[in-house]
Amino acid sequence: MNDQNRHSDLLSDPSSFLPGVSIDCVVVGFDLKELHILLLKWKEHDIWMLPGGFINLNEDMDQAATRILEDRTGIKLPYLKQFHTFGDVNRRAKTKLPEVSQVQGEPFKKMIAFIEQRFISSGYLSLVDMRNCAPTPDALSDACSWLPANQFPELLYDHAEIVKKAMEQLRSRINYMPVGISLLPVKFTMKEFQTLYENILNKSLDRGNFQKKMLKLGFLDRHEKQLTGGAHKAPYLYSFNKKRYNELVEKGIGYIS
Amino acid sequence: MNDQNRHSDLLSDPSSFLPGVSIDCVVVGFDLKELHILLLKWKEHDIWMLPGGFINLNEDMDQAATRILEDRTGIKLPYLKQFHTFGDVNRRAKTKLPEVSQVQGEPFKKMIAFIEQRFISSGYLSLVDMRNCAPTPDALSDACSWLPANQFPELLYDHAEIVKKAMEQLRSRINYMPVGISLLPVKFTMKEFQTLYENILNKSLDRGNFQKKMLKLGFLDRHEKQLTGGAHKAPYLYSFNKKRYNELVEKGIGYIS
DNA sequence: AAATAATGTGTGCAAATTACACATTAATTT
DNA sequence: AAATTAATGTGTAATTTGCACACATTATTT
Repeated sequence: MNDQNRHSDLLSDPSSFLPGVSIDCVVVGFDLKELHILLLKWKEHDIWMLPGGFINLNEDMDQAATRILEDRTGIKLPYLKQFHTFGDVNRRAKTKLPEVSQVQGEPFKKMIAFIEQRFISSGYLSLVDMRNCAPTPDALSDACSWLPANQFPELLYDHAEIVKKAMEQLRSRINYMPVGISLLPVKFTMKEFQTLYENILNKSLDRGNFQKKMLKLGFLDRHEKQLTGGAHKAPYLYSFNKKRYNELVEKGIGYIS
Repeated sequence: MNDQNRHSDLLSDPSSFLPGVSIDCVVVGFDLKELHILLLKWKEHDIWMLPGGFINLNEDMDQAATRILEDRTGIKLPYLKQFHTFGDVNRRAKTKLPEVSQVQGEPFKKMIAFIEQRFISSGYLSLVDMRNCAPTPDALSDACSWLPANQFPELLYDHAEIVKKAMEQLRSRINYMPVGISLLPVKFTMKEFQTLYENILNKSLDRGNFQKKMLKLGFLDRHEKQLTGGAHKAPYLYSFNKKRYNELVEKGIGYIS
């Protein structure tokens, strides 16, 4: 899908959507230093939110999540997994609502009536290499930006809670998710790999033990050293043996530290 | 709530429900021998299904799950936890549909129109001591019965898939769920406790190691021996120190075998 | 050429896992 | 009533894993 074909659900006829259900995507990225979350800024409002949308009547929920993410951010085909469905009556009252009721135009009115119903929302967790994708805002948004995962502005509705649950999921299921292959560039140093784990688990790990453990698991290929001008000894570069890595992730990679 | 106040969603006005969303409960029980699933049999049809229902507009999803389970089976206050939301377009086409369209009466017609829409369904996993609860069918069902978890009849829609996912969840999260206190009677033998774990994990465990591990964790109180007429040496009876057990389940009980 | 600061690897101890063997007990058998 | 038997309760030793730290290596800096 090219950029011209992207369109937000919010400009569609609401009668084509499954009522009562939305999808919100928590897209986690890594810049080799810290974790980030991909957020949209509501056009002409100072309101940040997760990229979300609705499910077409002829569309599987998992398909919808993939499409919504692309429609709203331009990001395609990352790792994407449902992690929880949020269904409290007052989940949309937990932070301020945007004042959309002033919007003009008949199609908009219809859509707003649809939106103002009660919704439950399924959260999808997505992992992508930040430096290898270019998020772009959709027609409804001013900005589509990576913000640090442990320091972001107040979010719409219960989106902060959704992010929190996603990060807990990531931490507790780290051994069953392809975190390395999804969040790192093709070639990376062992230190970068370790920093990723430290950010997800939110604790520091022993360098030597981490290295030995990962090498012993046998899913890393070592390349020639990087020559670029860092001070002192240059580290090896590694990449994933995708087949072996995915096999291990299926069964669960052993505990780290 | 007494039995008189129980009523099925299917006899209610559908306009009071969140459209497009249902809840299905996978209730797991244990009879000290093997795991069972609680199933309802559609009145006058040979169709078995999970106890399910709809969410009232003024009701949290978790509340709805608790209410639905009681309405449809009479079972109250078990451990209940959302584990996945099923959203494929064709999820209801995966097995035969009941022929409900012949039903007479105006309120029923309205309800049937509501039901025949597309639905997504949130699965809730519930654990209860089979011998300490008496499931009773609701007005729409002939039977509310415990059937063996690894050998049950063809189920409505995608309910077999929902059960499968629930059992996987139970297996992979066994250390984070109160399986013992939920599925065993107040007093039980170590062999019964071990049999429960073996059924959930679907593998045999070393008897000696299981016993030592569980005793070392310090959440079991030992009582006088049972005197009832089993052959040979009678085992000790144990019960849970609920406070200590729940603390450990929060953090995750260590791996078994 | 020496110092430095990073990466790469090895060692030793403690704890957990695992596979057994042995001890104890009470109903059954002779 | 003593021996047998079949169940539960407990101990031990070998192995693996987790963990903390020390040492080795290498390329840049001084």
